Amino acid sequence: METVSSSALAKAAGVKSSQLRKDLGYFGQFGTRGLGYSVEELLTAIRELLGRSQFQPVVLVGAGNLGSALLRYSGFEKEGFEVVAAFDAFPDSVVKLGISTPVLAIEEMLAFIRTKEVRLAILCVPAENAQEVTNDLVGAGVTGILNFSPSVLQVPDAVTVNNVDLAVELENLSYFVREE
Amino acid sequence: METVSSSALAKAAGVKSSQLRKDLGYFGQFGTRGLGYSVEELLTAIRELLGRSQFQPVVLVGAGNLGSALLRYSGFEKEGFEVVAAFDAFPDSVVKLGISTPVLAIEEMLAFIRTKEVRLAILCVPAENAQEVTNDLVGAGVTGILNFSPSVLQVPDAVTVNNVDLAVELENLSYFVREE
DNA sequence: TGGTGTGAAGTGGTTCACAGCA
DNA sequence: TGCTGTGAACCACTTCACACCA
Repeated sequence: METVSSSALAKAAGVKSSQLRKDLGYFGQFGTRGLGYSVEELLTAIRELLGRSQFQPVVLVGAGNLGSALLRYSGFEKEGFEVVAAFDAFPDSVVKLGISTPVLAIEEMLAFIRTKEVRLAILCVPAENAQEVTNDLVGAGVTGILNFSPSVLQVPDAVTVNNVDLAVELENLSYFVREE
Repeated sequence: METVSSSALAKAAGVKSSQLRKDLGYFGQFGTRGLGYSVEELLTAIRELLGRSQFQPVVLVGAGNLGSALLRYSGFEKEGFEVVAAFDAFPDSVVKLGISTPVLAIEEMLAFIRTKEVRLAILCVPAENAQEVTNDLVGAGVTGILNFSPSVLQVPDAVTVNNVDLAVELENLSYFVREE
């Protein structure tokens, strides 16, 4: 299988083929008319686009319930990300079973991030500490935050925040489920 | 604090006040001109709207890496959801440490969901089994699925799927981080 | 002929701006 | 006077439709 059509890709992704072609169009011309997209070329182009040519180190902050749960989840690795360290206010009380990532004291965070030049952070601290920790992360040089805490973070324009609120996701579903 | 203005709420939620007013407007008139919204009334109205007047039972399917991680996370409970059971193809090999939810064999799922009239499911099975399990869930009466598996699920119109793909979230960030 | 690339049309959601009411 | 409720204007994204090329 050398090439793939926009409609095949679109079907797999759950979108319309025109959508897919237009989206790719914003970044360049990757396909051949009448043929489709070269799987190989498209793959490297997208990898390049996403800045995923090489591994991205990630830190996780807040190894409480959700945080340590995510540390046990190895799904990030296979997508090219590596959680290089976790930080917690009370690293000694974190249950390390099944966790291979080092869990360090929050005081070591700034130096670690600066030294390793980490740009991505996964934030799992309680809402009341979220902004404070965010400020520290940004100060250390983090420019992308995956925020699992239920709070609206204030960050400079140069920093991107993606929010994942599991309770909100369930509430959302709950709305559609409520009517018989 | 009896009342709250749309702009205060909007600030807290990270949206514009006009947005918030319009959104509420789709469901009715909850505020008083010149005063704002009664905190008490708005709260009950929203609870009603979300179908959260009473507890919602939820099942979790696939207690592998991510699934068992979520079982240890107790964040759902406090938002009015209760994970009443988890199902896995190999329930005996699931590490139960820190998990109070019963982990049952997948064969028991259909009967359980029908008996308990569960409407919401959290799906954490591998992508290759996702569609098959989804069919079973829908057949059993589930109408809302929180899908953590990286796959596009085919479901009837009456069923709502919310997708949460942690790798995609990180990739998304990765794009914005890549440029200095 | 088949499938991309892309202007143009369509659609839905956001923001404005202000009338109207406590 | 202050703040909601809401039509109208605006904007961004989606879909269509077809020219163009391997």
